[in-house]
Amino acid sequence: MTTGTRYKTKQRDILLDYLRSMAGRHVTAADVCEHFRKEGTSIGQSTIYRQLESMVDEGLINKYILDSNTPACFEYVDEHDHAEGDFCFHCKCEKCGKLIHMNCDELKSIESHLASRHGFKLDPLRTVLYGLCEECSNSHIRYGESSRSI
Amino acid sequence: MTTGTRYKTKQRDILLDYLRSMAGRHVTAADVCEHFRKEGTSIGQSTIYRQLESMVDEGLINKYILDSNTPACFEYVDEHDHAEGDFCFHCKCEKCGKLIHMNCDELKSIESHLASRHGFKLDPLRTVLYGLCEECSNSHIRYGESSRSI
DNA sequence: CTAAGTGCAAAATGTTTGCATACTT
DNA sequence: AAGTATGCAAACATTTTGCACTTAG
Repeated sequence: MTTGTRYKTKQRDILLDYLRSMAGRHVTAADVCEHFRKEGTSIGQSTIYRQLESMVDEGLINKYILDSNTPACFEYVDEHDHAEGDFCFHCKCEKCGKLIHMNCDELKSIESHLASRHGFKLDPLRTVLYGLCEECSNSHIRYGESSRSI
Repeated sequence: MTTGTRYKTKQRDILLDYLRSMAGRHVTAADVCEHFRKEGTSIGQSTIYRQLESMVDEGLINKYILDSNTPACFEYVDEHDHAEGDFCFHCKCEKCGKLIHMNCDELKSIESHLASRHGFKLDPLRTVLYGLCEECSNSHIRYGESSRSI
């Protein structure tokens, strides 16, 4: 995956600032482009795509892929979530988009299972579990009314 | 859900047979096209895409969206697995990008925990756990010397 | 000075759609 | 007969890439 020394560039800083200012909200690459276009700040879209991907690799932001042919969403990851050894992870509601910050010991059991049985070292910080939150699963409104259901 | 009366067509049957024969394995729309092209069976790709989407809506197959610009994968849902949902999920190596397809009961414990304690209805189909695969975690090559939090 | 990032425009990718035809019920 | 499904080709939208240029360390 993309690694290498990361240079501190004006574009990267501006982009990260913006993402931080939007913490908790979903932003698509197109949204970002649009935002900077409106602001008069000129950043090439290839830079935006490349930086977003880097930041995902670095764990600075999360990437959500909601459906094919739907642009990926990005979201700033708050620092307090980054505490070391903390087994917090996130649950994301597929319907309302709410992000729920959880600290759940169950994850530890998965973690050790994956490690012992599959040799896979889980990175809980990057873990996002999708599903329906309490309110949304109780509501009778259909999710994905148009066509697909994923 | 896009439902409507579904006609039984030759193409649909052939496609479903093929998917069934590939049960447990991931198949992309392109794989399907390729398969039929090789076999000499002529089915239009739009038909394939449309039927796959319908079958997802009907719950006959699962759709996995793994990354943007990566083709969606489909997988036949076996009836017995289908009973309480198929608990297969994916682990993705942060380093080499390898995708590991797992069928792990541990996920069930998380699932019920989330449901009972947080009212969160997990959607395992969308679950991707990040971490390091066996080979990569054994290798001495440094991963992400930049600024990873792990 | 060197490796990395930028930006443009062009390409690539996976998926969807318009429409005339053919098939199912 | 009425309503769907098919298949082709063209359209789409998002994301990636080639390349010359600029910038950071």
